[in-house]
Amino acid sequence: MGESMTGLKRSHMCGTVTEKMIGQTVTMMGWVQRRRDLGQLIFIALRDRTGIVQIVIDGNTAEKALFEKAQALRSEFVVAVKGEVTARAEGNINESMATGKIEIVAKELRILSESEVLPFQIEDSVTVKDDLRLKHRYLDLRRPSQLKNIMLRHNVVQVIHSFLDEEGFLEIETPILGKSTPEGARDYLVPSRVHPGSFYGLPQSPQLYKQLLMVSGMDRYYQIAKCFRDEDLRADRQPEFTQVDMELSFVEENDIIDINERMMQRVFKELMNVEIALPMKRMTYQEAMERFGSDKPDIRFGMELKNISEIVKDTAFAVFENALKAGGSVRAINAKGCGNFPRKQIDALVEFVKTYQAKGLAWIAVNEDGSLKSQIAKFFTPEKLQEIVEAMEAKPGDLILICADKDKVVFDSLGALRLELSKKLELTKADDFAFLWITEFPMLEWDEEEKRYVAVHHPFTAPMDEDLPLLEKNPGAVRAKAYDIVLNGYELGGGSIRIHRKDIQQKMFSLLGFSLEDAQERFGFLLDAFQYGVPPHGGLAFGLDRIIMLLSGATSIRDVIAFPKAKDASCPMTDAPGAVEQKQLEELGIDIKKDKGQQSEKGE
RNA sequence: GGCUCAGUAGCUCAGUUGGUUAGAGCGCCGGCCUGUCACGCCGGAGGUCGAGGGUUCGAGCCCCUUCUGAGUCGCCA
Repeated sequence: MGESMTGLKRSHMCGTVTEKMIGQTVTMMGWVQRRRDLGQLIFIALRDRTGIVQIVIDGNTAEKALFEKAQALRSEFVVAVKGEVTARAEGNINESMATGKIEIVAKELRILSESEVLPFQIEDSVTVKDDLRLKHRYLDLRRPSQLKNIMLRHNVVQVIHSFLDEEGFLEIETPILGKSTPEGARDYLVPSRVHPGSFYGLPQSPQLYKQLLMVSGMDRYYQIAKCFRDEDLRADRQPEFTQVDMELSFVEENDIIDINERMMQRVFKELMNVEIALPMKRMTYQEAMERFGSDKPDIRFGMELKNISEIVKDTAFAVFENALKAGGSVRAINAKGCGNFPRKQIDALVEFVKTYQAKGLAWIAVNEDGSLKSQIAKFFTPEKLQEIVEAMEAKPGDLILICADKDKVVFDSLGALRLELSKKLELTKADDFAFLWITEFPMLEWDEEEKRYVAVHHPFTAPMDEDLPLLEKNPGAVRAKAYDIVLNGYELGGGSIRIHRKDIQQKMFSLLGFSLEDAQERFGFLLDAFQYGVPPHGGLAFGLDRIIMLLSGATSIRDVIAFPKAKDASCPMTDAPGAVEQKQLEELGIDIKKDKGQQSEKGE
């Protein structure tokens, strides 16, 4: 089935035919988007990645064989058409089509391959369930929205390549087969045949390699790097994803921020024709948490958190009292115009924050006449309630939502609630881009389970100079030279200035609970390298998938990755991951059969 | 692992208080049609209502169990 294309050479792509070419003979190849058969007149919408052009076959003038072939065409057949570019008559122009003023009068038609009826239509107007799309991702990619995303991705990467080249960066590849460093995310492991029982770890990021490249004197490195993390998926998280990874020598925070701001500015200008004003806004981690309850706040709308602990501290309401006694806080947001929410809807918000470990949510609705309605009114004097209303700048029709708990719970709950309400109230627009740098992250975080400090960023992040004295007395208060770039509530990227002093690095390891031997075992190659002259350096990594997602208006990074994984990290198209032959396992020194046997013995 | 939502024709969905033969749009197949462009008109095929069990005279609908998908919390240095 299917004719040969021999003797025909494509002269133009479908979307590139213009009025200037009227009278020319052209040859195009593509997919049948649609056949409109009017009896003795057949129109074919021919599609390739550049667009759609209309082919006409007239039963009165076309050869019989050609006409019969046109009648046999069905959706998604692949055809070659040779014909003349012709102007459409006045009344036949399609203004909504880029090539709508012309059409191709077919002189020759070849069916290069036929198509079965598709599992779903190649139309953006038809929504299809995710698993079906992924199973036939090659068809899904034919849909204009998906094609557009893939082309946008290409263009973004080209801009980044040329920008970083102009800025003096070298693109350098780093290994995929590396050493597993079980700090942070779970590694994907690859068994070694030559070393039975030993494993490579796929990189979570090229972090250590890029630092070694600085020791090598490469000065400025970048890479569009595939990274792997064996953690559960989300709409904006895939097990393998792409980072624009960079590292620079002899720089401080502002140098790195400056380069990345300009890179983003260029990307937005060239691809979206959007002007990003520089410098971008900056906010300390502390301020972001206090005002937005998040280290990646969406600043396109207000509804900021306010700390009302002082106001309510001496009241008799046990819930607030206990939270404050336990060292927590009482904070609130003002949901403007939500005072008329029915009880059921407010209850849904109370349920919503329970996801974030909050025990509940207190609320005060300001009625249109200025009177108050609240489930906690009886615990407060009218004056106290009024004080809260004033502190929250609540007007008639507003709804104050109050959370009392440990700071982490309060921030998580109100931060998430704020986003939830913005979605419900449609407070943001996808094409409004609000960048923000978050700086002065804490360096360490106490891990209750492991009873030790863990690095918020990673163990090579440098502490802020003025906080060095705190390393001894109060490690939890030390701020890091770390920064995240945030766009519309998404963490787009993050980076830091690295430690290049051996004494501080060793101090860091000891704070993290690594002995010298541990550190040597895990990161020895880096520590070794650092003995031989290490430049001050720092870097940053951008989530490429997330940038494309936000640029394209997609709601999941699956829509901007050619072949993404499903939620359970599998690929419905290839059925990966899959079982392998026993022989392969034996070569690797992995005996699953034996393990299964042991299990069933236990079971019996 | 927890929570939420969903699963009915190839696709996307509707299906009332449990009641006759489960519907629509698109797609598909056939017929008609020379200016369509989401062509139009006429006709047709297509269903294990995710699966199993239960309640009932009667279940797409109620109950239990289970599977699958998505979102989210945990997790993601």
